[in-house]
Amino acid sequence: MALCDGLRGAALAALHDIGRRRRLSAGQAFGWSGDPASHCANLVSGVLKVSRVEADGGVQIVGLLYPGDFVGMLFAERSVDTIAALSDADLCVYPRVALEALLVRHPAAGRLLLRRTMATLGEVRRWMPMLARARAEARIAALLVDMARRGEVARDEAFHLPLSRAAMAEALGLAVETVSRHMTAFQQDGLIALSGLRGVRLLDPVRLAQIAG
Amino acid sequence: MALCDGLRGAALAALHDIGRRRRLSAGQAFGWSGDPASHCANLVSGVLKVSRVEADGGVQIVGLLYPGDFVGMLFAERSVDTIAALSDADLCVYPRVALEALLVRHPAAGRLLLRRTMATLGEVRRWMPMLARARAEARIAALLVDMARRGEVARDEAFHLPLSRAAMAEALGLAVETVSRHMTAFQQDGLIALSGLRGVRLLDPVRLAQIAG
DNA sequence: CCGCCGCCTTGACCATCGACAAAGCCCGGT
DNA sequence: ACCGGGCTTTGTCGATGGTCAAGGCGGCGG
Repeated sequence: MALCDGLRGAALAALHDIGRRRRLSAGQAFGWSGDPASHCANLVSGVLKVSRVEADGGVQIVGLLYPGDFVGMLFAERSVDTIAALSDADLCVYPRVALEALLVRHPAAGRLLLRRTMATLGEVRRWMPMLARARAEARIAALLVDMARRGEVARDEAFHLPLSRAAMAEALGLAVETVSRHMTAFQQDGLIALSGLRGVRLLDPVRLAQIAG
Repeated sequence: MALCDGLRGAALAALHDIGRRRRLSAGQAFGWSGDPASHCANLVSGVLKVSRVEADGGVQIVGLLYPGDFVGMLFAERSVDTIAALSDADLCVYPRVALEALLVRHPAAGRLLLRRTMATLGEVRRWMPMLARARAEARIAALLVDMARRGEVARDEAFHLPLSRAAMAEALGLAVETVSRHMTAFQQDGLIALSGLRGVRLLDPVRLAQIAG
């Protein structure tokens, strides 16, 4: 989508030439930290997580990818990130070197990718104040609002959380227990309704957004 | 440097055509959050900070720019970040629209910028685990090591901190007092030597890197 | 339908860090 | 050399969130 949508004619055809469809099932990895970064991809459906493992063994999720997002890093010989599917997912996979070569022949593809990468950089920076300064309550509220937005959930509609409590904790830099406690508190305060382990509905998105800051 | 170094011939000439030299003195802003994002630049000398102001009034530094770094965001009508000089700085300033147009005529410039933006994204993500999970001690050690590295400081050489204690706190998501306390502790433990308010020397960079994790 | 495993919740305790307050020091201007 | 303002340091206290520990529950497979 990201690449495909914005391109026409020869560039699009060339992209299809080097691309290959791949389906990931929930939990399956697309690439591991330290592997040669041989492939990039375009996420067609599903949700992926991009995470880094620290020296102390802790895991930090540094990005969540939704349909249309670009997967992987260009111009890097080795991958620093581990990428895995949070739900079943469909990808268009491209050999990294072939994609880099394509950018030379089809500059429009390069500009599109530059535009998206700039946007991604802005998104990541949007999370930095959250992770660095915000209280647990605000981080969790922000994540809920963000997941609803990026999952294109209609207002007041229940949706399926792509992240387990443990994954939410990894994304927000919190302990699992802290996430659980605040989720329970949100429910008791009538801000959200939980159904089963993964189902959630934002009862008061406005107030949640306020709490998120 | 970033752009200039990697380009040749016509592209380089075109870049010089639309560029203009500008000098910022320490503390001076290059652009404010909310302003129309009319200009980008290439940092020639000095250090800049990229920061965001939160709803609660708190400030988070989301990036530090060193010579050679690209300044600003392409494809955004309005700037979300406030950019200011931490030291006297020299820039090559380009009108944003003209630079975007140049990328169409000179694809090599676009690829170079894409490569650097990808690298920047990786750098920013490298800080996320730090900000989200690491203790104050580790964050400060990491910042010291990083400043020495990016400032191209020779091993065991004293250097001038580009950041005040307050700016360090803003970059790390800590209170000024916490930064001060740990800096003092590092000094007492023989890890660093402080001279004046801004002078510092890393006496045990290896151990500092270990503390950083 | 039942049982089990893994995820989630809840509780108690404690370390770390932020807030507030006050004192000290560096540095530039006079 | 003196002085003043701002930055920095130091102290105290309380709250937030991590850790450890135990218990509950949902969902899947048999």
